[in-house]
Amino acid sequence: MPSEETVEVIQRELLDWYREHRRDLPWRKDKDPYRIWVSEIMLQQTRVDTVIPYYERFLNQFPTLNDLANATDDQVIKAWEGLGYYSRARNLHSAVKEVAANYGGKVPDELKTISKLKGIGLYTAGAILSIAYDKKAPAVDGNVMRVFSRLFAIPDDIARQSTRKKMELIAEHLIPAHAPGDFNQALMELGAMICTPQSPHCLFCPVQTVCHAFHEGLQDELPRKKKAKPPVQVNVLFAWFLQGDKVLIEKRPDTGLLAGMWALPTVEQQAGESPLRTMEKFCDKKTIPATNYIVKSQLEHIFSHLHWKIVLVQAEVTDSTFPLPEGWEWSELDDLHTKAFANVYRKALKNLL
DNA sequence: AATTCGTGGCC
DNA sequence: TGGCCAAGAAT
Repeated sequence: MPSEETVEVIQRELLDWYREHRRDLPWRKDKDPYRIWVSEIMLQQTRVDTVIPYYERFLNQFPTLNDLANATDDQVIKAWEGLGYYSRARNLHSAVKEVAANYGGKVPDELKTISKLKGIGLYTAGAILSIAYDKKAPAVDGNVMRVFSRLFAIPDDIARQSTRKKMELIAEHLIPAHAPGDFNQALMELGAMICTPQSPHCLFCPVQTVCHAFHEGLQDELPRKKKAKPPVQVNVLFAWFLQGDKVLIEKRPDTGLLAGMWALPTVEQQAGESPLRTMEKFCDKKTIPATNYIVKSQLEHIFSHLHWKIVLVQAEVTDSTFPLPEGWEWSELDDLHTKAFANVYRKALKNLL
């Protein structure tokens, strides 16, 4: 642990720097716990510039916690369309309804309580408690781990959970009781603007004088991080089942990949199997009366852990009165824009419409 | 502990 | 251009 003297230098320099240089971000206009909460969920694994327009629209559509609690699932997921990690939206909606129903609409201000809400882990709990309620709670995200890794020359792999635990102990030790919210945000802001992953701007760093990595020239070697595995390749088929100006769409299950989003009927295809044969078996299994199969186009989409090689196959449904598979619906072509589709399906639709 | 969850921007 | 990364949580 750093000495008391070092702790004081870090606190003072970081707070002074933050109060001078902090970005004017839309979630920094007030300390409404609900607004802070929404911003923290959106910012998980997502860049500030990407979040800003979503945040503005979302808060415009759901200005208060009760507005969100009273919204439908479809409204919420549509507001999240394109932002990714869609379970965040479902968990947020669920948790907000829980707060409205069981906490009188007031976001809990205790770690033990707020941590029970869906989608709120230790980081998000600490961020909300410190920023909205001025509570001394650690909020260790990727920025903070990178900053600590360099500041104290910690060689541990920041991809490991045990490393985050270590960092949280350090954060507890560093956070000043008089400004926990600003200090936590200062650490993150430093990571975002100065102590960046590549080529950190050490010459402008407010804590350069006490930075272990800088003095040893290790800023480009730290933090250490295990490389992610490459995405697994999977061949999938998107079905474009037309009848007149209607098309079949499928609501994905509320867990797993693209949870709760609308999709084109999707099936994995075996290696070496032709798209038309896959389509034939798919229709047979789902007892879909369709004919005139045509391969329309092919595309690829890379998720974090999956690499989809996609074939788009069109077919004409000959009898629209057949029993629909669970979760399937007919949609007017003109209504597709009102449904929430993940980007991979938006890309496909662009090729088809 | 290691995986699973999206997407877009950057060099 | 493709690998890397971004205010993580759930399982």
